[in-house]
Amino acid sequence: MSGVRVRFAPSPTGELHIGGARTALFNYLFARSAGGDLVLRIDDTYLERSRSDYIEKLITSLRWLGLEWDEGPYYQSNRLAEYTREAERLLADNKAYRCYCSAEVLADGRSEARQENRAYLYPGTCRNLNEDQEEAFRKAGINPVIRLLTPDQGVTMVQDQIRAEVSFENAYLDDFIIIKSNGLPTYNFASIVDDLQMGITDVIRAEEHLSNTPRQQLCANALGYDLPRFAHVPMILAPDRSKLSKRHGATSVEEFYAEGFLPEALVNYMALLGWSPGAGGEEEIFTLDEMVKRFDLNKVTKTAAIYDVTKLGWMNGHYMREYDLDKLTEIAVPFFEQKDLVKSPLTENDFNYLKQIIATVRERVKTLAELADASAYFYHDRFEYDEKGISKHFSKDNTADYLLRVAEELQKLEPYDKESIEALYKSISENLGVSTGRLIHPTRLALTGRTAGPGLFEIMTLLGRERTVERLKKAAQYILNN
RNA sequence: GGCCCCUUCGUCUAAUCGGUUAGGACACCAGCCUUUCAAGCUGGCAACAGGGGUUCGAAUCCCCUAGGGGUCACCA
Repeated sequence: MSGVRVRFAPSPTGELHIGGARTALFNYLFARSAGGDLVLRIDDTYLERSRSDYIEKLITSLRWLGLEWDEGPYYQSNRLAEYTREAERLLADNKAYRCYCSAEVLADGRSEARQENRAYLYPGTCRNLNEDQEEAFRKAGINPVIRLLTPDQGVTMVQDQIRAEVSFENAYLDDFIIIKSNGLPTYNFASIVDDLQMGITDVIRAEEHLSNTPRQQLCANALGYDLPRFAHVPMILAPDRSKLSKRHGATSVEEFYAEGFLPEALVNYMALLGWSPGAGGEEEIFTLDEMVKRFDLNKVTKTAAIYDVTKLGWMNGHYMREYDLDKLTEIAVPFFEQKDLVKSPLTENDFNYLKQIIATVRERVKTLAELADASAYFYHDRFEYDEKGISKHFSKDNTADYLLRVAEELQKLEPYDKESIEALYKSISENLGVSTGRLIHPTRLALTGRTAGPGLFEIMTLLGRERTVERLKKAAQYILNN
């Protein structure tokens, strides 16, 4: 075994969106390609905003995407004692200290710094308090925070797997808080303590954490642990290049599911956002297993990517067309149900019928939701005739007569199948001295209400003789009445 | 504003250590196929942010500028 251990550590303050999902995916690909383990950890120390239903949704989303983890979920809220213990150790070693400064004083300092156009750095007011002073603060009922004692000089170097060496001047890093006055750890502390204690070898996360990394390294050093390797993957941006957020372009995995995207397509698309197999490789369609084989952190881009729904749509359509028909039908059922087209459980006959519909309709749609929409007329005739279609195909002379003629002949047709119907249309049009299109177009409009769709004779076969004839007569009637 | 990261077609990206007509995919346009719409096939349009260096030669190395993003919380 490689000994590689990575983690995906979301905070349950919202639904998993494409950015987080891609981070999970890269961790998964890295772990699998190295023969290592993936740990799922829930960073839920932000009590006010963490919600348990988000945790469930998150797990559902990860499973749906097919990203199985090996350990966890672990919860930071169950590990509070560890953070306290590690912080006490630092206190005992004089590598951290209690700070009694009030929020107001800190806020004043910050606004002052802002006015002077410089970054605020905690001035170290409480660095060297003596016992008496601390005792006095305690008596006054002030709950202290714990701050890490950080070096004032020198450089903290982050070795990033994707960005090489990134150095930060310690002078710009202040004594930041590791334990809040309510006793809970801050993110930077809890995160690195967990990574260290859990033996994480590679921390793969979004670039927004790069600036926090030196702080975490300082914690690790003070605590006396070896550093994990770091890799900061580029962000995914909204179409206007701004940060993706819940209310700004960030579609959640659940929404993708609800819109009828296939997990294989979404995973494939996400992988290509910031990664490509490179080296002349021009294929873009990969199964998860193929991605595992080819994944390489060195091939991850440095540039933030804007995600483009159009390409995802194309890819989803591609997957739908290639998908095993039985499987596709199974996962499509809820979408048909939602539109009241079928009711589960389906009988074998119903399932097979649905299968035939999907086989032909999937050629021209991009999502499962569209698939159901585009199939509606196979289940009922409560549709309006397309307006342009009416003026184009219903308004010519004799159309009603033609439709009635076709209906009449169809009733006698034996056998009622694609080939015979096609032959019939040919002979009728010859007989009438008109082009087949003159018959075909109004027929399609009569049967589906639309001007576009699967091959007409296929539709007629699937609809069956009875419904076909009925709809033709209905359309003829409609034309005569208007 | 300080600090950090980034910059190839509209979008996602390729081009191992400097030498390519700068390649592919989506989108778009055209043609083919065809009963329609898709799909498919063929072709087309389209990029090295700008400026300086280094070099025989730079998308590739260095510097500057500009632009974008991130981060500076008792959020994660």
